[in-house]
Amino acid sequence: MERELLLLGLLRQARMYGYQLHEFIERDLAICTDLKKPTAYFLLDKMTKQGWITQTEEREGNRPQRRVYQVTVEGEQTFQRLLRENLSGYHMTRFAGDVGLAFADALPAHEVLELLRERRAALEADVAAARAVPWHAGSIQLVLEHRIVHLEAELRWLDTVMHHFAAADHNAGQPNTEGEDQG
Amino acid sequence: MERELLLLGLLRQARMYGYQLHEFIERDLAICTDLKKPTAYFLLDKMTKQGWITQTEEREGNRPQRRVYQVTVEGEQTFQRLLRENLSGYHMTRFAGDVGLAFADALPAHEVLELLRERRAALEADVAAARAVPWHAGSIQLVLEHRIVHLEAELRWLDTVMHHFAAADHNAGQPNTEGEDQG
DNA sequence: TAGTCGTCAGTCAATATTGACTATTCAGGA
DNA sequence: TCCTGAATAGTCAATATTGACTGACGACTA
Repeated sequence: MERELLLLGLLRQARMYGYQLHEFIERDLAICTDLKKPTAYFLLDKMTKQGWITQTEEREGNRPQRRVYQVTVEGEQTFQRLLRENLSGYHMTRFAGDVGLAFADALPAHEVLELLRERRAALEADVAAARAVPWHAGSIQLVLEHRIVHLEAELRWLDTVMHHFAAADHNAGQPNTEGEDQG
Repeated sequence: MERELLLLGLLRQARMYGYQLHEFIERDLAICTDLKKPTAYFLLDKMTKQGWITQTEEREGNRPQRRVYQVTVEGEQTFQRLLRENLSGYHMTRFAGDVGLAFADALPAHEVLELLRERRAALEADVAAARAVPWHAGSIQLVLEHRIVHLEAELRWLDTVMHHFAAADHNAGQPNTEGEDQG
């Protein structure tokens, strides 16, 4: 329910129409979520059926009609519930990059090392980008700091992994210690 | 494509039928992925259409007929490509728990602190569980170590966040520094 | 006064994912 | 023999997600 929580959290700060919502998510919340536009509309309709929000047709000047979304009392209660659930629980995270690592034996150590060097460069670019993000107000800043802390830990860990493969590559000359297979 | 990579990686080590595959994923690879059974079958069919694997009906003794999956030459090539892509790129991770944090202003600091204490306990249990997992062979061990490193970093970070809210709570008595709102 | 570029607002068909279910065989007991 | 529970193998309807598309308006321009 993180996506519902996110939408409720935004809408309770201010009633909004779809485009505003989408802009805000893309611009300020891309770190937390990757909610796409059609998914957002899908969830908004679902939440309307649940009675958590209402939709009102509006028109400003001559612009096309807009649908304004705002949370109901029910919605606010749901928001509080979802927020408490989210804060109190730990949500296990999985790393897409681990799948490749799990099968790294399939390639010679020196090639893995080379590929991980590319990964490391991408990671470093991400760290730099995260550090360059301007200061945000309120709790969002915590999320940014989380991201930076995490990326730095990733970088340190990746270095130990690369050491591992560098050592394996060094040993690859010796006939007794193999980390490879020929599928 | 991590899921495809995962399935190819397993099947190229040994041809398997569905149940074996599923058992292995649940037992040994739950750290990397949360691939569910119907998704696995869906992907296996798709990969068959792509020509990456073949399906063969087999029967052992009197047991129900089984469908054995094995990778083709095409499949092996695809595996190598996906593996290289996975290893060389960095895959941005998002944390479900951050959404709640982003809206933590909606609750009084002392309640956030209380909720985060629960989160911390769950996280600590996870660290303990990860440390207790028996030693695995090969590269899977790397993934386990990644998990432990990550969880420990999370724990440290969560402590700083809790300090933040503890300080905010301490200041809540003073009339000039508010971090709350009354929705 | 029609063309077309960028912004705004939303939809739709296709794809991906999953909870809940079906069905077969075996082992053991009643 | 019939019944029950566990292991085996897989399907299906419902839900969730997304890439690609539609269309309306305002400003500029030629």
